[in-house]
Amino acid sequence: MTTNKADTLAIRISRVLAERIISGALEPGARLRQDHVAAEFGASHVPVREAFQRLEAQGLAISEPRRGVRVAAFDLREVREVAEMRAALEALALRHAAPHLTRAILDQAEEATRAGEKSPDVRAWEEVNRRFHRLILTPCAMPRLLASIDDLHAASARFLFSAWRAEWEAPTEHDHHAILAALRGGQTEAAVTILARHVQWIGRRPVTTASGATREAFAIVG
Amino acid sequence: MTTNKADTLAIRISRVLAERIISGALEPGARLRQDHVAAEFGASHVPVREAFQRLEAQGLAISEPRRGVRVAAFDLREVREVAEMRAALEALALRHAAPHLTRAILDQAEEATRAGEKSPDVRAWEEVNRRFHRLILTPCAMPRLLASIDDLHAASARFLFSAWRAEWEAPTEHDHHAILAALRGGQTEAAVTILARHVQWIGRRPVTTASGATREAFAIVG
DNA sequence: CAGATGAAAATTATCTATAATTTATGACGG
DNA sequence: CCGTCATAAATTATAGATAATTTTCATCTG
Repeated sequence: MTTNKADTLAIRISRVLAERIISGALEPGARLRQDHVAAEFGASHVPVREAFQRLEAQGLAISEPRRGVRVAAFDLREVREVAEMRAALEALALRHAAPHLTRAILDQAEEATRAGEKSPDVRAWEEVNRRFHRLILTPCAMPRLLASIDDLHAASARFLFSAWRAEWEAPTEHDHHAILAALRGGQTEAAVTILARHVQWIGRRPVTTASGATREAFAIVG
Repeated sequence: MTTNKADTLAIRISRVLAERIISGALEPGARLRQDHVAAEFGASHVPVREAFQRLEAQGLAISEPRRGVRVAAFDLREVREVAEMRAALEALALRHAAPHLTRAILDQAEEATRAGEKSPDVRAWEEVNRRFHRLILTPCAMPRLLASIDDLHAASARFLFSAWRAEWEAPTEHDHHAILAALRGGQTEAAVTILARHVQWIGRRPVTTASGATREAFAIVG
């Protein structure tokens, strides 16, 4: 998420806004007003509009023509939808990536998994978790597929952060280890099956909200 | 594809350009120059830029920052990628749609299939084919999934039109009939299996190119 | 003389500033 | 209390200015 000088202003703005939406700093349904954002970044509103469009393409915002753009709401249904799409697409990607996975890649993935088990907060965990998935999927060499998966990951992360706002304990990555073991043993379909189930896994977990009340929350753990 | 007056100018421009890219009027790799397009539409270049961004989100164009935007190239690899993504996502959609399919919907789908078998050209066929798929998938009520599938259909259509530029004979829709029969019989998984195979089916077919030479072409028939 | 190098010109994308529509808001009159 | 009109705010579009890139062409080197 480094601000590359080569990137266009619109891209940089969209990255910052995406960051805020995913982290929850911008709440679902919040209006995104181009003039305000433009003023904040010391820019004009044209690049801001373009940034908004990018967010919309990622599914992080929705725009109603002539009525402005708002941070996309996400209910449980949306979360499940994203999880199922991820399961379907990541399974496909893994099938194609498997033949090209080297020992070195699997070792890196193993390392990422261990890092995940030691993550101090959700934020850090999400990062290494994404790295794990990217490592084992990228060799499929299907750019469009990988881009779609990335967008879905962002949507997942958004939910993840909203669920574990305060308390956090690093999980033990049973599934990640099992996936890597299967891949090492050349059992691609077994790995695919675990991955699909893993991504779709929606665990119930009691979580304390910002207001202090305890409620039931759902979370993707993958 | 009616030009809705309520839509923003950028949206209307993007629709026209998408049409041209899909139909092949704009060839892969062709540069899209904002000033030229703006002049053609009698508009300024800002809405044109936004239109370009929409095309990029759909995968119909690619933009390199400060270097302009080009019509996305598509080779056989890309076609296969799109086909496999469609297979994975349409299978998912059908699984969720199946419980909500009514007899009325299936009858409409049957009608679309028959219309497909009588289509005079690729263009007409593509339209009813899309209608068939939309009819049986929409009841899944997963907006994000359906939007992704729509984009993939556009990419498929693009290839379809490039393959059958001249000659065309309406195919007999074995698969469509089989899918509907399975759905009528409540055999959802059977329908899903056929659909996934159907979408991925890539048939070889000799096709005469614009230059007159005969070459081998591949086509998605679904 | 062929090819490479580098600077100037033209082209193109990007951004800012300003104007024109459209939508939302609140007051007034029926 | 409801509908209409005026005002305010925000989005959408235009035109002009800036910055980057590509092209051209002349010059230098081998």
